[in-house]
Amino acid sequence: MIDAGATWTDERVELLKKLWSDGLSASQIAAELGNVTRNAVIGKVHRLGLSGRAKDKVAPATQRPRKPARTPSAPAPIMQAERGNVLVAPLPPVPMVEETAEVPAEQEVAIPMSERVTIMDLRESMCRWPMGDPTKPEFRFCGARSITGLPYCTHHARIAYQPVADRKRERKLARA
DNA sequence: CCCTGATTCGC
DNA sequence: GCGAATCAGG
Repeated sequence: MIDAGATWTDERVELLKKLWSDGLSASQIAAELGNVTRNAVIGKVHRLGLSGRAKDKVAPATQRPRKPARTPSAPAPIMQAERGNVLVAPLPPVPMVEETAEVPAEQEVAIPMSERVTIMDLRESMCRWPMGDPTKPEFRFCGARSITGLPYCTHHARIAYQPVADRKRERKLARA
């Protein structure tokens, strides 16, 4: 196995930059990339020096009293076995075309590595994008973090909702 | 409770 | 350099 994506390769960094400038949240980006947490994404974003893409709010002057950092009271035993696994994304040439008026339709820009959960593990906030044959026991759902109010993660939502690319997160707008 | 980015600091 | 833990805020 070369690398399941646990490191910041050029491709991943570029995708990170793209998604970040696209206005996606850190957790969403993390979900798209796979194998990383939103913290990792945020940390990387800061290190890359591209934080605060446009607007920056949050405590104007709330001084951080510097906490005792972490509390090592707990030996921090296990660090979670593993998530779903390593399934490298095919990653085709993908010239990264600008989407003008025509919708690529079947075009999938980046194949994220999802958690791929069974119906049993599927939670409310998980992407319900079906993967595989529903009649087979191997059937899974994407399982990535879904957009609040929608049944899919950002990646699959783009595919599911082609028209009017007012892609932005409509949280309560999802209700009638 | 859900989420957001920001920061610190052990590794 | 990396990212978990923690924070402050919406």
